[in-house]
Amino acid sequence: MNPSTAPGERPLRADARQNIEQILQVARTVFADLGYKVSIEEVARRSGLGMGTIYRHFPNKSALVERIAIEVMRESLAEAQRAIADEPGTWDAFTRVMRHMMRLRSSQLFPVSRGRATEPGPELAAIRTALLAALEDLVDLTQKSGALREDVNAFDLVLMLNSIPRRMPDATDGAPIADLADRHLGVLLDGLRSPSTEILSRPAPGRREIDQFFRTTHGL
Amino acid sequence: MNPSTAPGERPLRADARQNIEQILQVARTVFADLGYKVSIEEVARRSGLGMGTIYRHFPNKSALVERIAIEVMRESLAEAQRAIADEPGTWDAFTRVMRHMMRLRSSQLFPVSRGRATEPGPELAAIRTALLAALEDLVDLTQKSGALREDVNAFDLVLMLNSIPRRMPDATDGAPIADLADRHLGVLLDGLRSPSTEILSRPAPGRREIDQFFRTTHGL
Amino acid sequence: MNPSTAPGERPLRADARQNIEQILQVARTVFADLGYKVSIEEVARRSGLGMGTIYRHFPNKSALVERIAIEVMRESLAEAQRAIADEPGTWDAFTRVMRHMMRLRSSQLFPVSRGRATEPGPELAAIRTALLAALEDLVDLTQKSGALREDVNAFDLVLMLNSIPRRMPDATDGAPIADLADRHLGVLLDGLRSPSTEILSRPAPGRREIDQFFRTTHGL
Amino acid sequence: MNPSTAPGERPLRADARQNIEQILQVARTVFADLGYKVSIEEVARRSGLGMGTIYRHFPNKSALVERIAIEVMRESLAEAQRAIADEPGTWDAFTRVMRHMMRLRSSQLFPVSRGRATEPGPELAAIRTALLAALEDLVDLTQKSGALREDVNAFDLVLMLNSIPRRMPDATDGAPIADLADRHLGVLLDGLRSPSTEILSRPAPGRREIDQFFRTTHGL
DNA sequence: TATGAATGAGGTTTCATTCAT
DNA sequence: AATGAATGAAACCTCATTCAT
Repeated sequence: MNPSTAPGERPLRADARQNIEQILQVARTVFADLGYKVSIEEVARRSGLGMGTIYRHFPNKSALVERIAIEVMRESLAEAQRAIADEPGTWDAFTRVMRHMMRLRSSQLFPVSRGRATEPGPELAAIRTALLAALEDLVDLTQKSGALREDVNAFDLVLMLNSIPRRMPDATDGAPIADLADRHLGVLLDGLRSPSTEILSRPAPGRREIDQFFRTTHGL
Repeated sequence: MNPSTAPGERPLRADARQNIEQILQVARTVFADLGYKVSIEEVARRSGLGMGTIYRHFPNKSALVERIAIEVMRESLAEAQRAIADEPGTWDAFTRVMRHMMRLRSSQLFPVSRGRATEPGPELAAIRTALLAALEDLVDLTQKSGALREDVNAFDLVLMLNSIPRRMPDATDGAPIADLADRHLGVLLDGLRSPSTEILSRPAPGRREIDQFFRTTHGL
Repeated sequence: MNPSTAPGERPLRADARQNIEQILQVARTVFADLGYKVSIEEVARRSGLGMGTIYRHFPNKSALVERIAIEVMRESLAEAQRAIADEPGTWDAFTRVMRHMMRLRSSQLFPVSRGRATEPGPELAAIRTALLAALEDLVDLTQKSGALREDVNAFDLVLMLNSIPRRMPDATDGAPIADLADRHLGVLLDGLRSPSTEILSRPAPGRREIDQFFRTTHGL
Repeated sequence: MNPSTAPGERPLRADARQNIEQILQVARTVFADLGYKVSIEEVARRSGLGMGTIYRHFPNKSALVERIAIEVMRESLAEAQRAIADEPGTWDAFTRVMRHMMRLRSSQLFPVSRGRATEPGPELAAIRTALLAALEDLVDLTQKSGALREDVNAFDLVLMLNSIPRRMPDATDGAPIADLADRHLGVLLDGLRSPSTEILSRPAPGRREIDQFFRTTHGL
């Protein structure tokens, strides 16, 4: 499942590890650019490898997507913790995390794959929980300092960040339009800053709703 | 292309027109609920019709999606024009249009399908141009009145509205989480309202960029 | 699941029913000749149909194999019941059933497919139970009349019949050797007839063993 | 072809010979337990060796299976010769050989693999001929003594022995049902013993048929 | 020599689209 | 005009075989 860190197994050959890195790198880009529905064969082609190599390292497509999601979430978690440590409660810390997660852009919420694929592992659940907790801290601190509107929570942030299009839809061959995601995030951030005017139509999702959500969806 | 209004063709039989209405109705709902990747067979089943009937009226899946997009854009255009006429320049007019378009929620930007599918027709381009023009009017008026931040344009609005998830991703069978789109829109609206704080990282997309965008993307 | 008898659904089109018959016919032959591992595409080719047609009528390969197994078991059950009615307890009735089942030759024990395939339905379990019960009757009657050795039961018969090679292994292109199954069965029948000499090394399998067996295996 | 005895080649290193023994040992067991469709990787894993090592010693999977078949036939031949020498013509000698071959159970008739695989070598044909000849002797002697029915020949024996299931079909993970092969053989032996009652429907296969058979099939 | 990573043909299954009824 | 059966390209995944380390 975790080809690079599985304990108690002999280390991978150098070229194999490189290939895994290559696969993750390419897949991260290609999933971000074209959506996670691109075929494994396409990922293989862009990696300069055969499909079989990908399947050697990841038991199925879901596992590959999952691994990427875990990586991205790890990086996001680290940045969130750094930001909280560096400048707790400031709006700058908040925007820094948001911009960082936005820039990772290499992951996206993705459906739990039904059917043959193996069930997602505990690693994903663990990092998700940890990331949500760190974001909750960030939200709390920023709200306590009065910079962030009161009626949002960490889950809102995740959903909103995820909703920012990371690419123009399907701009496969035509050169993609210059990236507009930063504009989008700028507006969102202004919307999140205190004081707020709009009354949000319903409360932020609670634990139960979040849990249900993650029964069918994974990722960042 | 437009089976119900093409000039110079004999009028459709009553039941045929009814079938078209039924198909559009069902497809609009089902695409909104499940994404436009649901199979035509599913649309047919929910319509109580045969797949062949759908293909009789729409040459391919893209054409059906396109027709829905056109309908939604028509309705959006009408509402935008009404709002401008009723209460020109007010923030209320602006949010009213935004909420209306958000609520239509039955369409989404969708990629130009490559391969066999027929190219999108001129009707789509026409209504798109008209809608963008009306939204540009709305933006101008609202900006002139000082209610809307200065650094956004109509195209921004379309992208942002489209980015609000219309459903939780692929929560096909599990009961979908209660709808969070209105919260999302609330935050966005606060972000759009004057005065703004965030400096947007780049200017709003111009005519050229917009045109390029619509070379690979359709819809609302 | 059962395309030909599902109640409450509109009857199939004539050509579709014919195709289903054709598929079952061909598949029965081809599975008997080449084993149930032949590809669906091969079955399709020999049926003069596309693969998709097979998948329209049978949700997956297992379902097709299962249906054939059910058909064969139905025919076997009918013959067993006829034989018991016609000449109860006689050796002739016994051999008649054995020869009939042998001649059906179109089915074989096949593993429960793991993975994506749908679980086998209750119809299979039902017919299997019924067939085993009828064979148990046949065995009892024939043993009571003194013609059949005492130390075997219906499950033994099923296993032994199944073990008779229905074809020379993989005689795909080379003309298959003339059929030797009847010789084989003849020897087996002499071995089953009373009086017996060999002491069988263990008792016949009991209900528990049989049940366990059918947790991983299906068919005749 | 025969990596351990090919003349004119330098003798194998001790560890290489050990590896070959290990591979054959494991493969024999694993093919008997799970069928010869288990992957080479599985055989390698259970041998504690790499796949490459297997391929170093056996050019392809067929060659490995073939080697096992040769070994089993050698052992069977030896036992047949011993039995003939020890107690010529007796029913005990006959059953002893049958039980021995049954117990070897580690091989089975297997199809000639088409495609890339190398053609089977002359060694297989040679041992097959020798084994058939020895069994023919055994049959003749036992028939002359009146213990064995007259209408069977050595080839019949091979086919019948091979048809006894060596395992419950594909009971890969579920604990296999207790072994029923001995029961099966007991019944067969009673069927082979004189006097016989059933008239076999056709004569035993002759040289020509046997030869044709072995054009598509190998093994025991 | 031994290893196990890489390859890619082949199998199952889905679904947009065509076409006989 | 309506139906839904048939088609086949394309996706996922397995595993025999090759080959770099």
